[in-house]
Amino acid sequence: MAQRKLTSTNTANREKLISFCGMTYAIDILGGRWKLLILYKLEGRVLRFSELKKHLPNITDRMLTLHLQELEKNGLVIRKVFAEVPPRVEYQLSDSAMQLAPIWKQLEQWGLEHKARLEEET
Amino acid sequence: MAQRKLTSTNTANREKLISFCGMTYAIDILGGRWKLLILYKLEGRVLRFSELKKHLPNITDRMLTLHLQELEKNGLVIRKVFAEVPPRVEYQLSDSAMQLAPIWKQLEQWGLEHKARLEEET
DNA sequence: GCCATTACTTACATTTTTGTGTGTACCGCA
DNA sequence: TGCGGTACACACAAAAATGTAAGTAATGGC
Repeated sequence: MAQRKLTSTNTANREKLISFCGMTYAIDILGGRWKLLILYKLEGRVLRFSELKKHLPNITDRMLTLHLQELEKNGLVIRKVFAEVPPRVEYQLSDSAMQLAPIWKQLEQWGLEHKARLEEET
Repeated sequence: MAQRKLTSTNTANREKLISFCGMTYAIDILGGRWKLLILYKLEGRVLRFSELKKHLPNITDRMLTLHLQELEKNGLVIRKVFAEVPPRVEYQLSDSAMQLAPIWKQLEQWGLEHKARLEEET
């Protein structure tokens, strides 16, 4: 997310894993506390920074900024800046991100079921 | 993963997110550098600790132990201990984890495609 | 008695992620 | 002239994840 020391084993391992398979790569660019949630909220609509922020519970400006930048860098969201004052910036999903939508829906469904199963067992 | 200070905003936010939707819950129990990879390696077979370790590049004993414990706690892997010396412990996927398999396969596929798309654009 | 084996555990160090607080540029409006 | 609004940036602090190195228990074989 922030800067990485290039000498760290930590980073080296991550890099190895990313090239290792598509799944690890996907986890890398979708991981983190907010990324999937941001994508989820952007599904089927265009939102500006402040709107997105309202949709996400307890996120800070900084976190939203950082995650949006990474998502943009990884080709998952499209950022449009309008030359207005006060500034207006709109975010929307890329085609690639839209293709991901059915997968995160299944994941969500699985999550709900799995959670229910666990709670049942007690 | 390790111990958490119960007073932290960080933890509070995570907890809020987990109950927020199935997807965030899923991310929470499947996130981390190695979890999905471990599940992936366990698909369709039973492996003991040392075997699993051989299948995972650069993982340390500690990381494997910690992640396996969390996976077990969250009902994703089943741990079987044999009363032998030297010890033998076998790991396998739970039913719930098996239901997740098609999803991680799609995720892997998407990861590969997305990566290819990005590299194409340059 | 000594060593190898296995699946860990513990203490500690480092790296990475997340949060907090403050500042800024621009303009229109009162 | 001062204020509000927007989408950030920056410096710093805290928390969480990961890595490293060293043990440990029990037992069979030498």
